[in-house]
Amino acid sequence: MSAHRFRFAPSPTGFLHIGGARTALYNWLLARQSPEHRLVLRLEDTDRERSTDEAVAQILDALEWLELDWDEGPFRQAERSDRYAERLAELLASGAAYWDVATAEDVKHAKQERGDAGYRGEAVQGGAEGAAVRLRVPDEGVTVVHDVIRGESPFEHRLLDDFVIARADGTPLYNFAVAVDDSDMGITHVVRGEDHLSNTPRQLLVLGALGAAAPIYAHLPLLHGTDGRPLSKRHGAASVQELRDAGYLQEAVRNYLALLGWGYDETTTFFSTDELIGKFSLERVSRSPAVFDEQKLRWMNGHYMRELSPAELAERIRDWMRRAALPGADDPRLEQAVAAAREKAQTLADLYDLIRFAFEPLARDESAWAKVMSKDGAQEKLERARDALAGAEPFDEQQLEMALRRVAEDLDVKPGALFQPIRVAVTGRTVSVGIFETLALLGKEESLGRIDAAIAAL
RNA sequence: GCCGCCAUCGUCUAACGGCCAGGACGCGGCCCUUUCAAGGCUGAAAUCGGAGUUCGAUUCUCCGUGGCGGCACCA
Repeated sequence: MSAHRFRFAPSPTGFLHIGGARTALYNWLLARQSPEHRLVLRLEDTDRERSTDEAVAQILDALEWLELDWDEGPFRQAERSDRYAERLAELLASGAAYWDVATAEDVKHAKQERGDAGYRGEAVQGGAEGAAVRLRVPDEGVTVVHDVIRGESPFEHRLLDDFVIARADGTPLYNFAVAVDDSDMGITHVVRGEDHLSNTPRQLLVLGALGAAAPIYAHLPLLHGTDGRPLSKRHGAASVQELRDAGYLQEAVRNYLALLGWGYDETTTFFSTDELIGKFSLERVSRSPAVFDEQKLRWMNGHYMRELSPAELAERIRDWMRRAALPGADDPRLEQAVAAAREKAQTLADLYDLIRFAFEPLARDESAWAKVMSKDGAQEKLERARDALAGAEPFDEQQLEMALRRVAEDLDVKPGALFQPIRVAVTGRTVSVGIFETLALLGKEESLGRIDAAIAAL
């Protein structure tokens, strides 16, 4: 396989959009399919407002979390101004581009007179007041975008404006800068969002004027929220940083993102990274927009959590807890707690919610208390359980199960009827990990203390 | 307004022009059970509309409709 060069070009807003993450992932998978291939990271950061160093750092941090590395870069557009000026001068000298004083208003009026045809300006001397540089678009012919995913899309030249490629002060505009970079960096494949499809003929025109070869293009379908609108804050998580904070595992996010717009066969849902690299292909990417479904991501995340050993999972949640500054990250019981709760959680946040009773002061859920403690015999059950627990030695799951089941028999009640009040007494809620694990985690002293407090509060 | 892209269960998707349109999430039911889950079994659920090509169309062509994107001295 010959060497290809892919590129990923996020806009550093400090916010790695889920769609952008998927684009990065696809480029990364393609680049990793051959040791000869290279992935170039190019940052679109000439917008100084949004592209602070901190914003750039956040994008890089998000990519690192997803474990998407690159071979060259990051190249910042803002640092390549000399190169753009050089190429611009060439186009001006050859007549492929020209200075024009027309404003947006002027262009609008001119177009009204010409019907639907594109705007054509009048060249003036360079440096004229308010003049910007436009690329000369031929009146005849078409530019055809060849897209791996979509086939051919023709764009008639007569309908395209002579578009601005550099501002009055000579600074380059996106469609020009990106073409210069793709050419300089030897990019062979441009894989990006479908929102760029209409920009492609402009970039192709610049590339042609520069005498550069066109890369192979692939435009991915866009991502939407459940209401069919473009993904945004309103839909919950919209960035990979938010996904990380919500307690998703990197491998689950990666697997889910890969499947948003791509499918391998009739039945396969789970892919390891190596399988993804081996099986991914642009030809199988879907053409229609996909809806980001956090429900399915949650399900998939639960699957990945259960695939980790308790020790590995404890390591993951430890990092997550530290990031969120939650108590218990260094508690020796963490792994034991994780082992008891892993079947019940879909995210690290869920998992923490199930084990927090062991690391935080008791927080009573009043509705749970009212519902369970008002039942007949709650007090007797708690007292009998307390006595049985006091005699349990060692205070481990086996002993606790034997002791409590015996109490249930003596009381002639179903085990669940005995366990619920104990659960509420020691965790404050009706839902928790198994009752024996819960008590063992808490230890004899804390368990008895909490049960005593509950009896006293009845 | 102009240009372009897209169209299979609610959602993600699968189906050399040819088996009851398959799988997954979610939803319903059953089993298991210590609450909640997880797990197993199971049910309902889709080819946007209209022409055309063809023995045969989810698949190819055209029209319509709808959704989205682009038309900046933003990226």
